[in-house]
Amino acid sequence: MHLVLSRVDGGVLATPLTDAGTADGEPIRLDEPRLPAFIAERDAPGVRWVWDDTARWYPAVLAAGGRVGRCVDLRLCRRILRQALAARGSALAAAPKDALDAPVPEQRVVRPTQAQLFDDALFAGSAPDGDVDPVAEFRAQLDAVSGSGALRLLLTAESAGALVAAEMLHAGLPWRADVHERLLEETLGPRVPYGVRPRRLEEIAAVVRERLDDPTLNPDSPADVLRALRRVGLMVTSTRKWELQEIEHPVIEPLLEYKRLARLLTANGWTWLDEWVRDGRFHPKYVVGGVVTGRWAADGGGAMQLPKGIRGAVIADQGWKLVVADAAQLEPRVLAAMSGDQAMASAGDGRDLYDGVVASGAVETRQQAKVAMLGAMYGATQGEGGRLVPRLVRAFPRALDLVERAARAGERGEPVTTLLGRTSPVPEDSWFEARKQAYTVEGTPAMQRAVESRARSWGRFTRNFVVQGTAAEWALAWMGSLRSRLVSRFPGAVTDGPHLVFFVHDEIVVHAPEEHAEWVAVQIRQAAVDAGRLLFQDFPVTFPLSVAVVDAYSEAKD
DNA sequence: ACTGTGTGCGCG
DNA sequence: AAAGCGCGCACACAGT
Repeated sequence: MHLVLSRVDGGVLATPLTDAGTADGEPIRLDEPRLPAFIAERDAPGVRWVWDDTARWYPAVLAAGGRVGRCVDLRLCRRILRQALAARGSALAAAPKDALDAPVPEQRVVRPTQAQLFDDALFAGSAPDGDVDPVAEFRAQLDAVSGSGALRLLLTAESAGALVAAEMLHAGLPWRADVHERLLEETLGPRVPYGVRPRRLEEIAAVVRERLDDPTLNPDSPADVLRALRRVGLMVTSTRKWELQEIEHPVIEPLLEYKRLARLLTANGWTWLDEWVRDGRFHPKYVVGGVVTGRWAADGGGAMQLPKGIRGAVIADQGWKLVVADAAQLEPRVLAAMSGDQAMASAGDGRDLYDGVVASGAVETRQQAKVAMLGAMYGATQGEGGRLVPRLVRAFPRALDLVERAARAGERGEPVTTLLGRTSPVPEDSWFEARKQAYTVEGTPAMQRAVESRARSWGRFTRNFVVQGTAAEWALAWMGSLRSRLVSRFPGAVTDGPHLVFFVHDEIVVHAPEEHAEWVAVQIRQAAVDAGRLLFQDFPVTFPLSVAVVDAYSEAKD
């Protein structure tokens, strides 16, 4: 059964519906503070909570030590259905825009910064549910997915992801500020106030200035550095790391070192620590489906870009462990499965997929296999990738055909879909107008070249969309299955038992009591098998994981 | 003093 | 336009 929650003048209304969306008893009226208790009473394996927005309803439940088994996040589902080709003819797809189409109302659960304190008024009085009737919306969504089992699966997975994201925000990633601070002091020097260059950075800046014979050089200014490099006769077009690495000159080494340390300071230095780490936890806010392809994004603290170098500060609590799991070569495996390419799937069966590609004879080295595979999925046309892709075409025609078709559809301006039906956006009107314009009498060869270049660029996007998006679906299924397994064995408050604390596309971290860590490792592996079955049924593809039980995140290296 | 854009780099 | 996708963030710099 479903219980649809809505806010009504000062209270909450819970409307019971059957799985078909018809009434299943009288709506129940309760006072908002009673909600966590009500949810605790009513939550059960067959129950799904339907709400407009997980981020608005669930934190209070978590704060009260509760949790739910399953939910429907109407806002996330709406967004998928608005775009989805498989729901194109539905009433929902054609309905006028309303409050559910708007982005999630801003609601900082994490400590607000000084500036945000003044914004309290913005969300304190935010209108409950706007003009959206969640019961009607839920029914419209049921109708929209009635013809597509895949889409139903996607909505389920997305909603499960919303629960995971809320729980991870609630729990936070264990973060030892003292370890982080020690690392900063060792590499940058003693802590300095914001705006002051730390000692080590100042020393390196002096060396750079001396070797470029420019006493006033500001090493933080790319334009300044570029001018100085040119002045000493270095033919560079930018100050990017990859370009500098190619050059022989005494300034390069200290300059690159400066950039490395400056990056650490600005991205994950003391300011970051002050802003994001509270009571031994880093609380990044995950944005489910925040990337066009369906991948998650993170808002604040750059959680998805957590540098390898500071993962040593992620340390399990006393008596607890981190279980770190990473799916190996996820995207090529997903591509093999979704295209039904048996040869590519068997290249990855029980081993490193790139090694398997070498064993197939398509290329000579693992590095070549990797470059070629990435080239195929990203649309490389030049360099080593571009040269090697044709060899993959011969070895794995089905897989390569799938990405090639996706690219050609994109070049024509058509949408493409992931395995479960998440549908890519189409280019803006100006894209089509420019194309039309270029091929009229007014069109010049330069216009045509520009239009074709844009078309190829969009084709690279759609080519990658189908693979990246389907891999994101696998990851959702993986996490969703793992979460179910954790909930059923540890039904209490999230942080009382093993719980997810971190996620990056193909990698998860679970914080678990020591005595349960091995059990968790097994569950993670089984969840990966579940995910493969859910998406690809019996197709013989495997998703090997590297799983490590460690004290510090940095100890887990595949 | 604020806002928008470009640059550069971290992650997958 | 780093060959080749998807992001977020901080800073410099320019425009207002």
